[in-house]
Amino acid sequence: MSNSSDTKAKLLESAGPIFAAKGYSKATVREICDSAEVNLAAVSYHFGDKLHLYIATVEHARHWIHARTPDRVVDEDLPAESRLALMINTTLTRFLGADSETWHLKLLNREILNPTQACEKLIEQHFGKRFQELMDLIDELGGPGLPHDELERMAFAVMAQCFHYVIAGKFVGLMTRQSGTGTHYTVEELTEQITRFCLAGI
Amino acid sequence: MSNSSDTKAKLLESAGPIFAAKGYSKATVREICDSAEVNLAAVSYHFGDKLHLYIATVEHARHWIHARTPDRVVDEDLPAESRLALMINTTLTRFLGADSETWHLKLLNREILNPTQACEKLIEQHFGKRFQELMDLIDELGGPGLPHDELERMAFAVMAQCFHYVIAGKFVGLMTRQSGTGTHYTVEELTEQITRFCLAGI
DNA sequence: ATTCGTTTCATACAATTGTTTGAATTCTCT
DNA sequence: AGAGAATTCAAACAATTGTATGAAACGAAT
Repeated sequence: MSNSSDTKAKLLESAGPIFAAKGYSKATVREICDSAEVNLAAVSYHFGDKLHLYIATVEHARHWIHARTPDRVVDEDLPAESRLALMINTTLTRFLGADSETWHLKLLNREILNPTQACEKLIEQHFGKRFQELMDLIDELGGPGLPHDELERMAFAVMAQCFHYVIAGKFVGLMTRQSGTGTHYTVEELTEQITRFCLAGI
Repeated sequence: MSNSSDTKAKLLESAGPIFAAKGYSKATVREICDSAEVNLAAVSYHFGDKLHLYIATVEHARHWIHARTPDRVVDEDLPAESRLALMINTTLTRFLGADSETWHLKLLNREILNPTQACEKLIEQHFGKRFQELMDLIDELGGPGLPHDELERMAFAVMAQCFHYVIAGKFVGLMTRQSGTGTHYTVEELTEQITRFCLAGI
């Protein structure tokens, strides 16, 4: 065994940022091995092939994120409005906050945009739970009697706001650049804006 | 000149679906030429290289879409609310309407999601203008005195709603599948929903 | 029909890619 | 220290890719 775990760890740490930055197919095994200061054949030896290195890397990222920003336990006594704001803030922070520059999150973002075999199920599980929480919250906010599909659409409307800046980030950047304003939105600004917007809509 | 425009057209028509389905880098020149029943060197000869074939293809797609669902000439006398609804409806129709299954639209979606050099031209020629219209409309709706960056954010909020079902299509699919409801939204439903939501927000 | 510019074609080239190989090295255990 | 397993290494392999080349086919004008 000896040194093996060391090389393996170095590979994972080096593969992460590269996969996150360039995606699976554009990242090359050579580049990863160079960055890890490891022989080219190490990928084959330790992970079998490039694909399984990628899967292992996504796994690694998921663990890191999960340990790093656990789901908040919200106080049930807070008014629903505040809980919505908290939920929006948490989501935005996850995706646009300080950690958003780490490769771990970038890799997960990439997977949301373009789900692959590797972590489709993981994403589905994580977001499915949070989506249900969101719908419950809207149900509470909108009073009883809202039909299910109405709830669903409203939840999507909220999600749409949060994801937009992540998903269409580059696009938004191009637009604002053209419109002259080099605006860069902060998480707090966006939280306030989106919460107000969504509350009005519900 | 003779036959040249024929080969060029065949290439554009064949490159479209392939680029739309697999993206720029995964689509190969050989595959495109095979599909077009055209010699491999035709790309070099008619377009210079693969990149310029791609850019021409995106251009082609934009023209097709534009000719297919032209911008509506809105009656200036209509109340601003109705004009917003019309604008939202046009956008949604473009992206989710009958044409949404054609490669033209899929290609544009791909460009919005993952902008390349071709996207800049796209924004320049189309989206920039429509975004400005949207901001003007919101300015009118919200009364005078709204600062520019506030306007911009609100315009993005509207756009976010429209784009969400396109951009995160796969994702939304996963969510609704998991939540049990196989709901498929119609353009009319969404128009009404989004317009109401946005008007409240503004 | 001949000529000349345009277009098509089969083939080759150079670069990049993931993966394999077999020898060399290092580590572990007695 | 020495045998045997585990790991690393440089080099090569096979496949794929975008692009270039030079000859052949073609079309239109004289």
